[in-house]
Amino acid sequence: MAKVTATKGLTERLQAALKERGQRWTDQRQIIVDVLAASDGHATGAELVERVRQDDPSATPSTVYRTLDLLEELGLARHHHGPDGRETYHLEETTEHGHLHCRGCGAEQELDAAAAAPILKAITGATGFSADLDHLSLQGLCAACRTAEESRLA
Amino acid sequence: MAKVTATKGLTERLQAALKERGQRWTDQRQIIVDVLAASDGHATGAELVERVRQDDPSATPSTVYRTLDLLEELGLARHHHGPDGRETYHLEETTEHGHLHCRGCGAEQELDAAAAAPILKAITGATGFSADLDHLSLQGLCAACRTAEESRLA
DNA sequence: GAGTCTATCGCAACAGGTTGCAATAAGCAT
DNA sequence: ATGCTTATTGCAACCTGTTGCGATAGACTC
Repeated sequence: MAKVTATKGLTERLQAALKERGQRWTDQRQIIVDVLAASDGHATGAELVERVRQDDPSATPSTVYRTLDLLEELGLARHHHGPDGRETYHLEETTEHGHLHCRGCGAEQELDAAAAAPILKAITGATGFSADLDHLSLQGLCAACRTAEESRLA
Repeated sequence: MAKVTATKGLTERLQAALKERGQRWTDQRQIIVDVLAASDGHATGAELVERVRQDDPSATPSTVYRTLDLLEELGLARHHHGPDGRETYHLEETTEHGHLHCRGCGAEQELDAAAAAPILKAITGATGFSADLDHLSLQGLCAACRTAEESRLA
């Protein structure tokens, strides 16, 4: 299975990083990293907890969330909050990106670094603030819904 | 107390809007609107619940949250999610604004419409998306923390 | 004012996350 | 292999919010 190989490099990086910090490598952490790697794209906290429990029914939410926090501290994972405030995680391998959520059709669009560049620049220009693309989560109307709304009002 | 007068106009607007929709005006709703008006600036859901319970100990969280949802539907209140995903509410009277949360010093900065204009324009330009300023909640580094970080790395 | 309709309320249970603490088990030294 | 230290786990309780449901009480009619 290619999945295992894909996870292999990560595992090694993790073990090294943990050892350096006097922290430990455990079965649970392996499972959680595997699950995260297998759910490419995004997954909510609750989804990850459930999937981990399929591999190891004795795992508890606290362990999963604490591990996710740890992975984030090590820069191997990221999370952001969806429009309902729920947490969504993805591996850092996935390229850094923002999220656009359309309140019209509910669609979720990703915003890659190239497209985001002028936006981040505008933010810095207007505020002096340098925003994290990974945490950029916008809500609004996508082009299609905006057009629809305009013609409805006209 | 000026507070009561400030709330008066709102109350009337609300009563009218509710009647039009066949909905009802209740003591609890009055209390919740008063509390929201009194907590100028922002307040989390939990804070509002607690304050409402000081006025009316029999009030329950469900009532408070349902009323807040209603106020939002009527366009009289807004909520956004803080960096920890918790809900924060404010009256619509407050001018529309975004939020900048600094991950360095934890400071929360507001972003008024004028400052946001070029940012929203950049978003539309890059994505066709027209973003809601009220839901714009960015995380990043403020100018001061960014400078500090740069000199630390240098 | 009494009666009717139904929106709203309070309750209780649930869902997603977080936290303190005692028990377990990595990782290292012997 | 055995023992020691202490990071990590699982548990149980808690926090913020949400939802279904029977009971309460607005608002309107007569």
